[in-house]
Amino acid sequence: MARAYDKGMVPAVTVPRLALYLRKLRELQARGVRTISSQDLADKIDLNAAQIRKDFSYFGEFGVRGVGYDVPRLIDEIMKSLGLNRSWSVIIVGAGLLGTALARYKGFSEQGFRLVGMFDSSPKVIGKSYGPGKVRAMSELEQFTREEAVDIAIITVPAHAAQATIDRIVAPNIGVKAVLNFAPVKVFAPKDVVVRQVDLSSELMFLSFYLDRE
Amino acid sequence: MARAYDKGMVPAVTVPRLALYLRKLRELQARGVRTISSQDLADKIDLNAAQIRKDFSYFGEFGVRGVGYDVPRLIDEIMKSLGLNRSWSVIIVGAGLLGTALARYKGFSEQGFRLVGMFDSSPKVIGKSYGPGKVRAMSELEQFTREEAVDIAIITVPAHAAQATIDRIVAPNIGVKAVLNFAPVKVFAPKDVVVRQVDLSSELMFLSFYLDRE
DNA sequence: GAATGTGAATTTATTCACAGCA
DNA sequence: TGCTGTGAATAAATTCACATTC
Repeated sequence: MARAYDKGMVPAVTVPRLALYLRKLRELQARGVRTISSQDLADKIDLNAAQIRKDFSYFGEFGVRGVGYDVPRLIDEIMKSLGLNRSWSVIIVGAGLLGTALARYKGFSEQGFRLVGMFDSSPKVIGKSYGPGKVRAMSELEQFTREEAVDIAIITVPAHAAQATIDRIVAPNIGVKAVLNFAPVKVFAPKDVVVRQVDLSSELMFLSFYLDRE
Repeated sequence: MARAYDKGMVPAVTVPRLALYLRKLRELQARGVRTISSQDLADKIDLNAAQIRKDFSYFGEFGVRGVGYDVPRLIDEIMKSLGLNRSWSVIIVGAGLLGTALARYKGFSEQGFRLVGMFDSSPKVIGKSYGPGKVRAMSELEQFTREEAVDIAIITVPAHAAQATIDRIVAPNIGVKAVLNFAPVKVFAPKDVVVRQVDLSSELMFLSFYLDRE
């Protein structure tokens, strides 16, 4: 499944850009565009063309000089590069407002992220179903992961519970290796676990900073 | 309201870190910590101490040599730097799953972001209330902004509608100057409008990339 | 002729390392 | 002595510019 190049050589900032390219390329493909140059793509997403070519170059040589990139081929290559040519199983821990909204969000399953379960410690929500996610008790987590491999955990618990939840999720008997944390705290995890933080109030503060000029 | 330094001199990457420092400092303050050194703070959030000191240095000299930083003072300075010593009015455009979940989310109002309205074009949701946000028809947007100044728009409409929605929101008669876009498309706005993109499926793809090693 | 792929140059961000102050 | 504030050094990311290929 892994590819020939070394992932460690790919700058971390390149990865979200690949997702951006992928989206635009799919849109182009849907409109019947078969070939695109780095310059045309750059114009469409307001980026430098050399940036795009360099980003691709970490993964191989996908283009044709004098011509450009074949759109379907490029989509396929980016999907392979991002590990999207397979399905990943996801659990959501925390069935509050955000967790349940995410459970019913279509965008994830469209990209091959399969929600296999939800967990919460509150009896009020245990047993309820949100989209494909039936809420189980936190106490069932270990048993559940013995029967179903879980690749990714989305954490939507309150801030004060986030670190303890993550400690539990990444414990060897559960073995989750990737965490998307929506709790507004910086969390720690072992080096072999990828953690990505989404922080909504931090995003608003970013806007506030740039709004606050005279 | 604006401060003495030039915002253009502050690296964009510093701004989200300020939000991070702020959160940790508030937690420390709640635990009764009065003073902290850059090194202690760095240890707590897994960052380099010089990074923290340099970030602060863009805004002034808040520390005391040989001692460290006074926690309440530093909180106050960061809040001023981020423009959080005032309240910002926010509208949510798109009353779907995510929009309604955000409307009821407490974290925003705690930071001084005041939800003043929600808008949607679907008759199914117009008139409903979610937390502090009553959903109005999109057609009322112009009238509404004539009566109530709106600083920030959170966009939670479907991807295909995002650019048109943003074009409307930033039009001179509405005058929104900051946009937090949850729609999974890169959107364009005039240079004087700050746009911040939150892309959930891109975050999952990031995890997928690092998961996909042998 | 046109557009890729990539070393080199540049710009931006991080970290070092230390002078200077409490 | 201890820790800040910051120039200088380093590292990382972006952009240029051009040789190379179709």
